[in-house]
Amino acid sequence: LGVSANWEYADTEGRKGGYFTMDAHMSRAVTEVFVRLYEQGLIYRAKRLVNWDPVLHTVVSDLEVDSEEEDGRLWEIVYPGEGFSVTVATTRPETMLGDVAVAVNPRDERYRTLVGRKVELPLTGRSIPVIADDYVDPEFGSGCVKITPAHDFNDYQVGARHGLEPVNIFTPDASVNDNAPPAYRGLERFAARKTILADLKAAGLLVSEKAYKLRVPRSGRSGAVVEPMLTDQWFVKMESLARDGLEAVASGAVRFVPEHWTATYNHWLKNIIDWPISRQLWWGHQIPAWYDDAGNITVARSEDEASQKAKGKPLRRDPDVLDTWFSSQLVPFSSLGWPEKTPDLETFLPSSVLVTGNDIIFFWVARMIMAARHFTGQVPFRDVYINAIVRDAEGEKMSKSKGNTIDPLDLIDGTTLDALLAKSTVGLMKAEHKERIERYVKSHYPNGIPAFGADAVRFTFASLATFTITLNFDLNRCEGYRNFCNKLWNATRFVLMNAEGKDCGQDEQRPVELSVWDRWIISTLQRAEAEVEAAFAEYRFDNAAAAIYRFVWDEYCDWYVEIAKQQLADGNEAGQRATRRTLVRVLETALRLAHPIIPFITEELWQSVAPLAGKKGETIMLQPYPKSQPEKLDAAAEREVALAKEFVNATRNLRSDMKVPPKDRIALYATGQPSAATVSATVSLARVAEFKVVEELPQSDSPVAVVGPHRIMPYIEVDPAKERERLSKEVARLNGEISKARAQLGNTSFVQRAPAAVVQQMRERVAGFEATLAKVSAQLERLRR
RNA sequence: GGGCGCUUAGCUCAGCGGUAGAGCGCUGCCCUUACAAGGCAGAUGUCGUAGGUUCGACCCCUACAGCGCCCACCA
Repeated sequence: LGVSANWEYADTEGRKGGYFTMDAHMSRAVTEVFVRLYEQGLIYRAKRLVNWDPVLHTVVSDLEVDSEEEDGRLWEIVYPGEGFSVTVATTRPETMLGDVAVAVNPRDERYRTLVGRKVELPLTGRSIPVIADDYVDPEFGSGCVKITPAHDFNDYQVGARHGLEPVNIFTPDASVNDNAPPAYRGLERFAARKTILADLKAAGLLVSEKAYKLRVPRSGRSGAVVEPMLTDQWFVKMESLARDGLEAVASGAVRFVPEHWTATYNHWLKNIIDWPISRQLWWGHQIPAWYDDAGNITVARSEDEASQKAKGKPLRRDPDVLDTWFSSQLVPFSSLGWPEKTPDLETFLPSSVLVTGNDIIFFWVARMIMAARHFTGQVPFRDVYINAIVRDAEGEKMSKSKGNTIDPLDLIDGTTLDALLAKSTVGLMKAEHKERIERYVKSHYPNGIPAFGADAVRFTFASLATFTITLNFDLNRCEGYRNFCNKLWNATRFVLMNAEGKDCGQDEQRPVELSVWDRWIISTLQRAEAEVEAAFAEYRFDNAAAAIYRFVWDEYCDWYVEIAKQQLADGNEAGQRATRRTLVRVLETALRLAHPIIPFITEELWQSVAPLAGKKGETIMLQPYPKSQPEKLDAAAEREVALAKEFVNATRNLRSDMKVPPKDRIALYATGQPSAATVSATVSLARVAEFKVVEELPQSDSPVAVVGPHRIMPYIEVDPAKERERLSKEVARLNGEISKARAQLGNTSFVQRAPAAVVQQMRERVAGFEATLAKVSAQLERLRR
């Protein structure tokens, strides 16, 4: 796609800012950060309830857990007491083995007398108390909740409030452990569930079972259902860091683009909890903490340092590694040499912009901001540009299992249906998806994908880069922008054909006579440059692309090149020189203007065009970016050309309406004093053989159109009836516009309250329509006679 | 339950208080030596629904409907 990286920095040895996560210099920064945070009291080790992945045998953070709604069941179980019993509801009956209480709401009259009494925990022989806690919603179910502090986050809180010791009933595999009755030990949790339900049923304690939708937390890595478990882990205390992170954005030091992502960022940081950073994996940065036999903790930068601190006591290093995001959050400065004060750090921190997706605002963006502020006192970057998520043509999220992903390389190089089918169904986790995927691919890419080229793909995504959250990918737009790239290519071919080996006006000594059209395209170029600059400044790549597209195609190709053909054919020497100079200079500038979005083609073309425009340089990449020069704006030329274009359009319009074959040249009468630019443009672009300026249009049935102060009449034989019909339609249209505008002006509140300029504009509008109507009506009258 | 966003031409998307736009698709005429992946001309929209504010609303406000995403502890 033409990503322009500084490849010198690809050196992963770390001297130049490139990095691989496990490089020595990166590891050193990670250790340094860990030690400092520990010394500052911002890293601590504690036994807490965490999200446990029983497949990978590691803790994962909240962000690594995905909760999806799934079909589950809700069971009601009776816990008998003496002279009473309570019914609790649960989606996870196996956890009852770890229950330590039954909770009711303190204001719930039904159970007030039971609080403090005991119930028997079925199947275990244990008895547990009935407690009162506000957490319980008396409206839900029976209003009684079983409390399992070791395997439920809410219950953990409740248990803590009531001084109840959690009972952990699972091994790291999530099989039942020895804290449970022998009958269940060693059973995997879902097997245990089955057995327990059967036993409860046998004991008559199972009241009901019904289908129930619930959100199941799954580990993002393994897909395993996460088990809340009490384990010893390392945590980062987030409160102060988060406060600082909020401040960085609130103060404007870091800016989200589009701005609405700020709300997402703020919401997370305001509700942040401490971050468990240790992972029970064997690949990653090892935690720089050591334990002596008594379990005392020593945190140090190295084994030697630890040994010194521990005064030679035998030490064992913590086998855990750090969450991958722990090192990633340091990248903005660790990759630049931190903790040393390097020139790179000085130069590139903060960087100007981070371009990323909204899915890692929490994982990465927020943490980079907090870490950079904490350790360098700086923000890591000033702007965070969040791009849209690209979805498939049906608006579905792209995913391998759906087979609706698009490989950018297939758009660039093209591919066949067979290749696409093979690619999207290879290595499928679920074979049954194959048929569906094949159907999808066949319906959307019956002929595979044509090759669009890297530039067209890049231009397409720029054009689609609006401030929306998602965008549906459409192959057709790719096609349109590929056509634009071709247009640019072909226009350049034309210019080269006419300019190479010829005098392109680079010698300032020789006379150059700029026509109105030359001055107009130069002026229009200034406007395009300003538009593009403004668009880039606000990250509106779609607007930048559109401005370039319109200038190149709609103005330069459609009008200027066409006019230039005539100027080259008919002009005097100074005029031809001016035309070539303008053709070449404007094109050269347009190529530079388009280069960031169309890198390859513009480079290729620029190599040939630049010398003709007197530009020297090895590559377009190192040329200055075009900047609008207001002194080259030419309002007079713009006005004149605007009228000339209208003239041409009106003439073409009449030709088309009258079904004049394109190759027929016609005679055209015009009133008023059309400018030379108008006459020449009309002659060449509307294929007029004879352009006659007259006081009054000839008495004829030929069609008439009104262009500003002019009336024009191509000399065409027409069927008067058809022409009457055409003119009547025009009269009706004008009358409609006039009555709409008059109604506005007849409204006294409008005239009194609307800005004077708007009212004035409306008056001119009416006057314009009326003048046109008068002329058109006159012709219609004539035809009726 | 909270938050964010979206709803404009057949499709993908701009626009935004003062005459509805682009690309693709569609219709007609053209192989006019830069380009048929092109040229010229053209058709197509009660701008999600209902209220409100305003001289004026696609645009601002409110409610509703539909769609999407994020966050959240309801057993």
